Parts: sequence; structure tokens; C-alpha cells
Amino acid sequence: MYLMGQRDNMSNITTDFNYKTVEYNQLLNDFKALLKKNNLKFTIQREVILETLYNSDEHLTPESLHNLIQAKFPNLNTGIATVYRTLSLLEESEIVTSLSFGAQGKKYELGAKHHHDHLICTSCGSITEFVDEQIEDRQKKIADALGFKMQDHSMQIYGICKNCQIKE
Amino acid sequence: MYLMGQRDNMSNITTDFNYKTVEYNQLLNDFKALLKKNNLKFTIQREVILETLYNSDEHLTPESLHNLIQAKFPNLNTGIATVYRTLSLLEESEIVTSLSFGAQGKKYELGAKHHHDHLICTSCGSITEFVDEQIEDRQKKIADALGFKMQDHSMQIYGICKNCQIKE
DNA sequence: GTCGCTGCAAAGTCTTTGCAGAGAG
DNA sequence: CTCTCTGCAAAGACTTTGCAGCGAC
Repeated sequence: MYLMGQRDNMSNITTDFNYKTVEYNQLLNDFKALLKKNNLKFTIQREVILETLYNSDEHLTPESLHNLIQAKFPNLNTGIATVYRTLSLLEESEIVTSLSFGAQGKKYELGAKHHHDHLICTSCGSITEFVDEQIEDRQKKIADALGFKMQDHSMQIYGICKNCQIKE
Repeated sequence: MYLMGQRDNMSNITTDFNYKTVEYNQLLNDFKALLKKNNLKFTIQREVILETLYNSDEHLTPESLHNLIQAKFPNLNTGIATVYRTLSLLEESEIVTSLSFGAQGKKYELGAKHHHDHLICTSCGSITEFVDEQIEDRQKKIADALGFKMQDHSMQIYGICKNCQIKE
């Protein structure tokens, strides 16, 4: 099992621990191509949303994403509705994936990274990512054994994270 | 890894394949004891909700649970608010567990069966349950390694089930 | 220019809450 | 009797949609 590294938050420069497998420019180009293919338009709002997702290590709710954008680009005055609309578009295009964890609402993350699973703190809501080859292998075998043609899978472990255990 | 059997839908009589580890009467008694312990009252609505959950193999939404109850006990005129309140109570007491699948809303199932994971057919929506000890072990180890106090976990494998593959 | 996109506000979902009367203990 | 529960309806939280003007192409 290995923990995903942290990526450099300040720029697109990769670090030794960078887990993003896609450069921002490539991602952006893919997105533009997708838009063109579907006769959709490339707008500044759409770019800002993609960029903000890319530059965040967090799993963002539509609301927190909107807040980040408002803070960084106050002049754009981006509406929450546009954030929702763009997230749906990105999810449909499999550029982002969503997680519905415990309570209510979804969180989104870029899907362009490595596949990974999630450890979710039920106290503070923080999400830690990990990948475990043994589990990945096992999942394939189980699907095979049941005659199931596996397309995707997701795993979540819920509990109390280190920090919250200390606080209690 | 082993597949969970199917239970008899018509009565509380167990079959060879029954996977419920708890008899309804025992479940009911536990629930009554829990209520008493917390100075809560045992009402007909609460019983009907528990019973309906017990007698359903489906993963139920609050709404579908409410519909089932309305259909079976129209005279009770159970309110949806009571269903929500009781589900929260049951979840808090770890008698039921909730799943947040894809879209929106939660689905509930009795937690009194064995723990299990889910294979979900993206074509017909059917859900197959399974348990794999290797994965269970691994999950514990991962949580431990990350200083995480594990409370629960869930795993879903998405794909096309045998039947749907044949149809295609 | 055209036609899709955006912000806004209104409308939809799903869930929770306040309240007054009903009912369990 | 007391104090919790319940159904109802209203309120909340989150998300989607209609619309008129804006902006990408």
C-alpha cells in the first residue's frame, strides 16, 4: 500500500511526490477538444473552474469550489449555478469524479490522476487517498469469479483521523 | 470470498441460504432494549419500519420505505418525517447502515446481517453482495498504518453482470 | 450575427424541524 | 399523568432551471 504524495500547490511544476499524471496544459487541451466536439463554448468560467480543481488537493464541494473562485477571481463574479453546470459537464465527460460521502452533498476531484481509494474522517470530513495493489488485484478476481465484467470500483474507509483522535 | 445467499422473502422462516444472522424477534428485542435504555418509546411506527426493513432484500430509500409502509399499513398513515427520524435513530444505533450510491439520496439496509460489499450492475442496477476476507484484512491494515481509527467501510464494484452480458 | 453561456432568482428535491395533539409507559 | 412521538406543514440545505442579456466563435 502506498500513500499518494502531495503536489506542489503553487504552480504547475511537478515535484518528486507529484501524483498528477496529466499536465495542466494537456488537461486544458483535452477539455477544449471535448467542448469543440460537442459544439460547446470555451468560456473563462469553465477554464477557471477546471484550473481551480486542478490546483486543489482537496476534494471540493460545489460550494467550496465556488468560494475559492470568488476569492481568487472576484471580478468574474461566477455564479454557483455555473459551477454546478460545469461540474456536471466535467463529470459526464469523466474529467472529474464525484464522491458522496456520509452526510449530504457531493465532493468532486479531478479524475485525471491515478485511480485511488479514500479514507474519510467522519469527524472532520477530511479525505486521505491511498492505493493498495492487493485490494486492486482481489477486486479483479472477485469480479471474474462472479462472471462480472468490471468497469470501475470505489472503496471508502470511514473512521476518525489521527488529528481528530488527538482533539478528542 | 463467498457469495451471500438469498433469503426467503415470504416469511421469517429461514432457509438454507438465509444470510440473516439475526432472527426478527431477536432484532426486535434488541431494538426494544435500546429504546428502553435511552428512555425512548416503542411505537407501532417504529416497529413497522424495522419490520419492513427486515422483510426487504432491497436497499431502500426513505421514500421507497415509506411507500412500502403506506401500501402495507394504510391505516397507520405513517408520515415520511417519522421514517426519516426512525432511520436516523436506527443508523445511530448501528441497526441499519446507509449507502450513498451515485446520484442523490441515501439507501438504507439492515446492518444486522453480515458485513458485505456490493457488486453493482451498471446496466440493470442489480446489486450482488459479497464478502472477501483478504480485502477485509487489508482494509484494517491500511487504516492502522495511517493512524486512522476505522469505524466502517464500503466497497462497490461497478460493471456488467452475467445476465446483462448475455443479453447484449 | 448566431447560438450557447452566464448570473440571477425562482423552483425543485430531499431532509429536518416546530408544534399541538396523540399515545406509550 | 408525564413526557416522548407523530403527522403536518413550514423551513432548510442543496441543486436545477427559466430567462434575458452577454460573449465566444
